[in-house]
Amino acid sequence: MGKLDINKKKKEKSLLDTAFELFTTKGLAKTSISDIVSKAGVAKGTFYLYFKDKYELRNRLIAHKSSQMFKKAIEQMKQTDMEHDFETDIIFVADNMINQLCENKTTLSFISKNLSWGVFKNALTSGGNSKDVDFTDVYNMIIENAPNTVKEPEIMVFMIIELVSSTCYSAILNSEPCGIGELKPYLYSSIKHILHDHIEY
Amino acid sequence: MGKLDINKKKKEKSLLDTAFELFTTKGLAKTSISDIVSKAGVAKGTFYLYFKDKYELRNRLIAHKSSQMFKKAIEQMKQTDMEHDFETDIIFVADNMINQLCENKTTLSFISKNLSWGVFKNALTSGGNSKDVDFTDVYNMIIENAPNTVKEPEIMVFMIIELVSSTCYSAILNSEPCGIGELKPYLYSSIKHILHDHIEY
Amino acid sequence: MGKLDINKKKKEKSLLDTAFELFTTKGLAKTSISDIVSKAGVAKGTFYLYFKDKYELRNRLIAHKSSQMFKKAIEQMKQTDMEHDFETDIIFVADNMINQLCENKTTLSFISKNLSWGVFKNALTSGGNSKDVDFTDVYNMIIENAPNTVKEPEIMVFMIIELVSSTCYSAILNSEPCGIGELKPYLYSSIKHILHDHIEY
Amino acid sequence: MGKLDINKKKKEKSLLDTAFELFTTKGLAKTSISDIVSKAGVAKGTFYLYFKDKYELRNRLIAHKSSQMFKKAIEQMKQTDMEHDFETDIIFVADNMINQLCENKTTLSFISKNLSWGVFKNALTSGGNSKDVDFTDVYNMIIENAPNTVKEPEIMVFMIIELVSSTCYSAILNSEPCGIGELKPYLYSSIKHILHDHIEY
DNA sequence: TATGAATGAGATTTCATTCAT
DNA sequence: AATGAATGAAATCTCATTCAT
Repeated sequence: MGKLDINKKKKEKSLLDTAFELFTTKGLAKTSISDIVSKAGVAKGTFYLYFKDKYELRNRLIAHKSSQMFKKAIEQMKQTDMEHDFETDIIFVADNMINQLCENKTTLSFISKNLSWGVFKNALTSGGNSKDVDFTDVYNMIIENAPNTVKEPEIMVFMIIELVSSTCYSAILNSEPCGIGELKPYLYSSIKHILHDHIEY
Repeated sequence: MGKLDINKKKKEKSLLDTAFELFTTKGLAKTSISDIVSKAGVAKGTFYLYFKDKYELRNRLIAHKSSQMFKKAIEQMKQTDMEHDFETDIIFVADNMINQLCENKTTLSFISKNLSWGVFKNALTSGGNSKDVDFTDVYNMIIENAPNTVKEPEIMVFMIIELVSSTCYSAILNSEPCGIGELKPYLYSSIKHILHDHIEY
Repeated sequence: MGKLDINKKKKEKSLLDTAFELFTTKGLAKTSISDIVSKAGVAKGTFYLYFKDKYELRNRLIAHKSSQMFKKAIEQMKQTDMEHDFETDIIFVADNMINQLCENKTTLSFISKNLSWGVFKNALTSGGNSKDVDFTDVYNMIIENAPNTVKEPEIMVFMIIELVSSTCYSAILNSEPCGIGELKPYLYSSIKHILHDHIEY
Repeated sequence: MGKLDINKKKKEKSLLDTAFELFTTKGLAKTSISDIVSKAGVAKGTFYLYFKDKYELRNRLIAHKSSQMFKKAIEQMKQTDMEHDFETDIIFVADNMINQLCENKTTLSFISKNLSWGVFKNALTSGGNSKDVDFTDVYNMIIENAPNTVKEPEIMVFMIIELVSSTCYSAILNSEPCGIGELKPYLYSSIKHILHDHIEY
């Protein structure tokens, strides 16, 4: 990668980082492209060399941030010396991501309800277009790691993701109806029930 | 109610209806007050006689639409001659609301992820400010109807609402990862598990 | 017409007049909407209450200016106590318009080659949309005033208008290939030939 | 001519061709240099190695296209074995050019009203700057070929060119007020009248 | 020569809000 | 209470031009 390419990457990263900061502090609607470029220290026109508009930038950010978190959770799961069985692994990943979100509330409030099936699925299938983690391998690994018969694994993953992401938003950010600590036991119990509903012994 | 008051109500309703249509078709961000008033057939200034801004209007709509649905579900539940036990009632209400959402996808896409704890809780506690249903009675009725010991009923309701609302959005609108019909058995099973986790026999 | 309507008309006129001045001095391409509004003394948004864009404004101006000129020529023709025969009338109108253009070179350079068949025809047929002169009456009067048999009167008028407008532009504005005075005899001779070619005695 | 020079010519030609296509389809004002270079497959900076700006490019195109047409008409005139007298030759050239324009409407719409005296005169007198045909010889040949006394030959040519170019535009492109076929007899008759007005027998 | 990323002035356009009627 | 013309700040977006590579 030449000097020029490095510089380009730096510009793009600067825009992404700045936008993330502004989106999480001021909100998407109240953040203008002018705000982003002036804070990022690039010219207005430069923005349009990298993104079609504010919304494309946002989508890029969501995909990036959520894949980063997912990747991290998987890596840490692999590193633990616990015994890896299907259920434990999934609870581990979920717990790890929830903890990441707790520590990083701005990311949570940003991807919040966007870490949903649409984005997940999209990241899963169109892995090619960016250097963001390719979910596919991870996803397949989880599925293949499962006991020989998982009924409708896609529905299972879907339900878990939706349950986790939507409940965490409220619990972590607003402590409503309770803090995340209090919620976890119920949440993980529900996840286990979902797993069991899909496993045929 | 005098003629003038009726006229006032008509104007307000026109604005609410038009805004709902535009919000669901173009999205909140892309709908301007100009759009709303010109389609509603009232003058720009008139908007400000009824609403502070776009966002107040949206909140009114969410509360209204979701309470309407909830009310309807409860009413129909009461009318069935099935035996009313706690679990059956809750599944009935959930199923009824899901069916309403299936038949009215624009409403779904609008309240979608907004039929969440924040709104629910808000509608529950600030029942006074509108003639929209007072959730409180209904909610209390459900809780009181429960077997003598429900642990953390609020958390229970919270989890159910979040699970249902977030999964339905994707299933009904995009048939992702599967249609609502296919999802229902798993969903209701999970709801039952959540209920059981909270009931102490 | 109420006070408000009068004020609206004034605003619109101010924009039209200012735009005309700027178009003729700086040219269409180099005149921005900002230029127009700031010189006209109205707010930028006001422009868009009256015109879709710069080009709509220009078209309105062309139609207006050329119809004004035409109207004036006809009026003056009617007022002369010369004997009104077909050929004399047409030469009179042409000459009168050419003289108007000579005295008002900015208008000439603006409508220049736009006083062409397209605009003429358009003004002729869509007389309704503005209070600009309705060409139709005038046109019909000329045609009906003709000796009983004019072959293809439309082609005849077309050729005259195109010949006059395109030669005058160069002659009046650039004195190329000669001044308008020197050109006139040849021009009017050609007009007469065109007339004769279309009249069947 | 070396390989490099050939490559240079190719780049320039590519820019000219692409610009011509865009000017005729989108119009000059709506065609940006960005459009041109990206379609031509060269870098932005390269444009400025060949042309000062959009307008210089346009002028080059007009001169080129019209001289090409004129050259062709003259060549074909020379090749016919008809008897070459002044009037016949001029009608032949006019007719030939009109036919070329009929078959190539994009060129017509481009040079359209630009094949006017200004450009013609310019091409005539500043023959040196390009390898495009030198009109001068041709022009002189026509004039010299004329019967010994042509009054004001320049005015004569001017009137013919203006008449032809402006009427053809509307007739060929819009069939307004009639098709070119129907127009021709009247047009050629007028040309002959113009010629006669300038010939002293 | 050729490139194309970067620029940033400035053009267009939108829109919430006001206020005289 | 209702209107809607007017506002003008601010947003989006374009594009000719430069310059380091």
